[in-house]
Amino acid sequence: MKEKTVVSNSAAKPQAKTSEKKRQILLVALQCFTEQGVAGTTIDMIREASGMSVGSLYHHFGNKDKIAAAVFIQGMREFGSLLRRYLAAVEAEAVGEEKEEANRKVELGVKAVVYANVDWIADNPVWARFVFQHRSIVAAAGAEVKLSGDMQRFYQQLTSWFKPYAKQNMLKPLPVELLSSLISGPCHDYARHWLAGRYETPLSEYREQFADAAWNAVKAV
Amino acid sequence: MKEKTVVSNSAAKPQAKTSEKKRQILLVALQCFTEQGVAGTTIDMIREASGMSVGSLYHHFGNKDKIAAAVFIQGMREFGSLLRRYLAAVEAEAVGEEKEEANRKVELGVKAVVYANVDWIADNPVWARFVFQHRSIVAAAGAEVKLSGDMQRFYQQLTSWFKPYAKQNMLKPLPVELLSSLISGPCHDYARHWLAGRYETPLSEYREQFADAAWNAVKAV
DNA sequence: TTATTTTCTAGAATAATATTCTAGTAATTG
DNA sequence: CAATTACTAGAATATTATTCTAGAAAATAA
Repeated sequence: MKEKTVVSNSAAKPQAKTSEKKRQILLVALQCFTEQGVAGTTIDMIREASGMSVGSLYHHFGNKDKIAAAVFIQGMREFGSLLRRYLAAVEAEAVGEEKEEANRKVELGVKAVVYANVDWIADNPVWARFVFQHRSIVAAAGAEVKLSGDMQRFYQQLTSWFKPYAKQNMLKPLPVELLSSLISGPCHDYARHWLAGRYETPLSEYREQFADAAWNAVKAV
Repeated sequence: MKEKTVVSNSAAKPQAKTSEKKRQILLVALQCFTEQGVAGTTIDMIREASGMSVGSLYHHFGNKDKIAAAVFIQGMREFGSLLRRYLAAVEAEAVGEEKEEANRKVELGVKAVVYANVDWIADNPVWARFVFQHRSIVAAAGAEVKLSGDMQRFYQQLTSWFKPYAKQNMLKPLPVELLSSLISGPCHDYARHWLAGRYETPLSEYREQFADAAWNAVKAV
């Protein structure tokens, strides 16, 4: 049902059509993976659901595991962008330089991390479920390099946000990895169970509890 | 290299030989899955490594996913048995009935859960890695019924241990699922990263920190 | 513009793997 | 001891992933 002649879109971004198509394929694949599991979905299902050909799929992604890895990476990117927005909002809000102000700011930062997690998971349960369950597929697909670039930047942003506060002893004197697990661990643990249908009460219901617990766990005594 | 004639073992448990053989297969499968990933290991690899025939594998397990599910279940069983031992030890140790004594006991109980996790993961990293990464395969294999029996008993034991203390307001007035995530979440989060090689410092190094954090997160104020 | 190169699409052909099936052997039970 | 049930084996089959060849579309150079 397309027009016979398509107006030139040379003014638009080059490859925009292709990249949009790839994004579409990833969404379709996510759907299949969610419904049938990664092992249970065949290339043919993705081909049919996406309206592509086998050749195109392999041209764009390489193999099935790499499709799954691409889905994972896409999901993490989307979460990362939300997290950055939440942290930037904290940054923008508080402007003072006094000790009290700074203290309030770390707390907001820690809680922003929790809120970003809770909100993204609650709003994107399908992505979240996939991301939680399939991190290991990235390594299996050999897509680590591509991921680690994103991830390293991601973690670096996070840690660099908190480092100054840690230095001023506004956080417990613990390694950043440990702080990170204390902040996100409980929320992630609950999210896994909830997304798998093992817990009834929605994650978002405990938004404040997770934020408070996180701050309580890492604030300096 | 087996003896030509095997002495009768009719006095031993029936099917003991079979069940031991199945356990062996699961160990071999775990090894393969760890080295190649579940998707990357073929039935033939398991057949070869275990010295069985394809027919036997299918006879015992049904299909590949069910082998993986059985590995998962076996891992959880072994962890569960350790956790029970740790909780029983707390139970045995403190005998008094006074308020102080009881208070101390909850704390030991909460910490015992963390210790059981840290110790089992540290001592069984291969099992632990598999268990963390492949819970979802159980559902995919349709082995949920078998698992949920074990798991339900498992969670019930846990919650029934804590319920009396929660009633006496010695724990924060939160749902048990939430308490559970607050206790185990940070430790599990760190363990995932460590087992995947993303963190250097061994989980066990932070044993006390995780235990303290857990108690701090759930003790009544 | 037209020529040339690159990227993408298609689907048939092939290869790898999972699963089933048939037949036979050991173990258990009545 | 006979009958039944549990197990083993590996060839035959079915499913599915992946490769390959050829052509269409898009981008780029002339």
